[in-house]
Amino acid sequence: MNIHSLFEVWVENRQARKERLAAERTEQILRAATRVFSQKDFHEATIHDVAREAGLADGTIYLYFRNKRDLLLNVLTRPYSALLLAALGGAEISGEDDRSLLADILRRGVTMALANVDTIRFFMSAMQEVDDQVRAEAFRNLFQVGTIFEEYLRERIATGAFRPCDPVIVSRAFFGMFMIFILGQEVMMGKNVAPMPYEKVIPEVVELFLTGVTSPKDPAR
Amino acid sequence: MNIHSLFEVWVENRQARKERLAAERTEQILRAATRVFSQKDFHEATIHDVAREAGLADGTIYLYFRNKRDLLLNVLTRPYSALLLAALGGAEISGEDDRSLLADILRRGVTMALANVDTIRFFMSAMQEVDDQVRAEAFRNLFQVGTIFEEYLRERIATGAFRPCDPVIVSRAFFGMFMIFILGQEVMMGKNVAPMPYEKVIPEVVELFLTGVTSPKDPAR
Amino acid sequence: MNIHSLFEVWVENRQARKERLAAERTEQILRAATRVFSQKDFHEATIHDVAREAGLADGTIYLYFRNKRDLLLNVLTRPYSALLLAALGGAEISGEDDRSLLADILRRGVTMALANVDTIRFFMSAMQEVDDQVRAEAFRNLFQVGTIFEEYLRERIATGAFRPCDPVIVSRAFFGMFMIFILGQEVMMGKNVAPMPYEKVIPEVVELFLTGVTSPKDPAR
Amino acid sequence: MNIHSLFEVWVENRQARKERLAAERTEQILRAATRVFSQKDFHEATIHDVAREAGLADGTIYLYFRNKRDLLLNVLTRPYSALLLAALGGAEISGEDDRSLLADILRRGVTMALANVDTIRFFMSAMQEVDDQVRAEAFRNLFQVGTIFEEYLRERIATGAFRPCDPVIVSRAFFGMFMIFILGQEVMMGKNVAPMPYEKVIPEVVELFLTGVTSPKDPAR
DNA sequence: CATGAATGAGGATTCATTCAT
DNA sequence: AATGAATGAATCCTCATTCAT
Repeated sequence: MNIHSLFEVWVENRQARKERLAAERTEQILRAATRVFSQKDFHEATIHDVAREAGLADGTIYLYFRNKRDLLLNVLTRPYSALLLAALGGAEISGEDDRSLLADILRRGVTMALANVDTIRFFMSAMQEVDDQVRAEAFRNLFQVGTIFEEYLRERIATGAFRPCDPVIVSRAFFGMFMIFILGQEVMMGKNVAPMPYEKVIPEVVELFLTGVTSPKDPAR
Repeated sequence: MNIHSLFEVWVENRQARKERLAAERTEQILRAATRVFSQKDFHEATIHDVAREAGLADGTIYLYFRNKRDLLLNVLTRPYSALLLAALGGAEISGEDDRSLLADILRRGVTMALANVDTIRFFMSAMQEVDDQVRAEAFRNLFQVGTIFEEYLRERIATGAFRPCDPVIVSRAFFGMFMIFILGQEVMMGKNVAPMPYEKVIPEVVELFLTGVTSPKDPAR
Repeated sequence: MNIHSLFEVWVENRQARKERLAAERTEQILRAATRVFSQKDFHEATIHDVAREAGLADGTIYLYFRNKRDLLLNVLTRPYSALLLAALGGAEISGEDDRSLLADILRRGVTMALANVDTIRFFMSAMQEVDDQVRAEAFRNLFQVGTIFEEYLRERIATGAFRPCDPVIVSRAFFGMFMIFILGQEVMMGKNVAPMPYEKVIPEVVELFLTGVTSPKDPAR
Repeated sequence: MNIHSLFEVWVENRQARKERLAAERTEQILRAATRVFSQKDFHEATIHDVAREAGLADGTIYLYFRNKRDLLLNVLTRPYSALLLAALGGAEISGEDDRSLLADILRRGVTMALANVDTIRFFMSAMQEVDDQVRAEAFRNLFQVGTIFEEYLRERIATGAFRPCDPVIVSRAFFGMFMIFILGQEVMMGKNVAPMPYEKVIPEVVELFLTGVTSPKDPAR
């Protein structure tokens, strides 16, 4: 290795180091912004709030984001699905019988949702601020999580355990059955309302999902 | 009837008339505010916008609402359920077999939702702005609509057509199965994404609700 | 005069009064802005400065002008020629012999210029800020003053006292001969330089204008 | 020559080299600043603009100039007269008859002015920014050019071709006669106004300068 | 010497709210 | 009761300047 290639390595390192630092700052700001935006509405949160939360000066934000809106867009289109999956605890779907499995998934979902009510609220309110494209991008990220469940459905249908149905629709419907309680009880009503306890909700939802409402004895079946 | 009581009647009329006019003005402003807030975000909509939409001067708004936030609160806690029910076209639940009936309800729901995407978005984003109490009040208004469906469930369970289950939970779950598509496809993603067509979604959801996913041949059943 | 026409008069008065008040405010702000812009550079003068000078709140400025630049444009395109003419003391051009008359005009011009050095500086520096159109408009206002002098030239040419020449060009050239001293000595150099005294400059300029530099004895004449 | 003196020479060279490099950097920055300031107004031009134009980093500017204002001062007090003279093409004043000579000077002046409208505008607007002293210094540099013309006047007066007059005043007046058209038509009005064509202006100005406006037949002469 | 990331003071502008008419 | 002109607090963003590398 001669002096020239050493120099090149050094240049590369400098360059790489710079990029790494910039990426870290960006990440640092995004984390702070997510925290701030989760607590105050976008319009009520000030750049100063974000800067303070990030431990930076106001002006520094603008070295990494064109403006406040741009910052919001970047917060919204971060790969949340990864975070969600992580939060869902790997969410490996396997093993147990369907009833336990589905209940397990829902229980993890509830836990995660409860821990992130602020963020969910932020997402919902921020949607208003941005254009269709960003909204779609953000939402696609979220729906990503659903694909794992679709896979599970496909397998169960293939083995004949589940009847033929559209896995995408059914997967989302399952998600909806559960999400309505999160939205209604946690995101919307807060602590002011006696909610349905999840120990009751989860079995009902699982049963509904597996067997529907129709009575087994129903001749129309 | 002497002159005194005539005077009293007149006073009463004056009083009543005054109150009626005030109520009308209040209603006029609330309607305007709802329209404006549905199109712009709360923070982007100005009092001036609302006043213009209502055909009044800026200052007049403050004769009927303490401040901008108070106006929002009143918009949010208007009896929306009445409007929803009206929009659902009476939503008398009766007659047909369950499959057609449920599909019919969903179809009406889709129609109404599509016609009010702006308002739904407004509701979602406004939730962030207000405190738990107002949020709860607003949401209770919405859930009100659900009671009709709960009633229907109770009847079907009583007749033995549906298996025993918690009507409140199941009612909401049904609502959620459907609402997730409205939220995902209309409110969030806008026109940027090829959505699941509702002609496909509705039968799947109805079937899921009635019979679940489990294969009829499944021995575990 | 019946009650209806009385009402109409009243409405007109209200309307007219409002417009008069608005015009007065506009004028008040323009005066303040002219003063402020004459002392600080456009970019150094703040809206707050202008508002304070006008005895108004910052926000009030924006009720009458779209933004700071718009304020500048309006200051620049005010009918300055009227002010100039007034300042030139009517500038009726008549009576005396040409030498005295021209000297008189120049003397008045010097007086006015000395009293308005700040404004002249402001004009020169502001020109940079605005687009061609506004600049042209502003300058046309100034050149307006020149037309009176052009008229005088035409008359003198007609009587044969002056030789045939283009009155517009010669008028401007005369203005330039004098203005260069104002610009150089007052606007640019300020009090740091021993200037040519105007008692010497004026006769020289008048003589140059009337007879040129060529020696009367020059045979080439 | 021993090793010590060799070292001293080397040190001197180092020193000299350093100074030369510093002077070059200074010059490089001044050139860049002149270009930038000619296109944007002083307040609209940023240090970053200048640095980019000079191919340097922002911070580097501050190694050679105390601050932005200091940079402006140095731009303004560069020896522009040298540049102007160069641009005037040597401007050797000789040979031809007076009419052709003066017309020639004016034609060169027009050409130069047209090529430097941006710079002239910059000068005019920058004058507002700086104190009397700098302004005087800058203007003295410009008037420097006039001395050549004064010399020419003195010679012609001495030969009796021109009548006795103050060469400084007359020189400046001549400059003013011409400059007013440059200022009015190029610097101020831009392309929005039908200007006096210079082919007409120049002969008129020359004639005015040489013979004045008075009719040769005027008995009052 | 040179760099350019970080700083934070400063200013244009908006808009909820008040109050004299 | 209704008006809308006036207010001024609040906030986004720019950019001259500094300083660690």
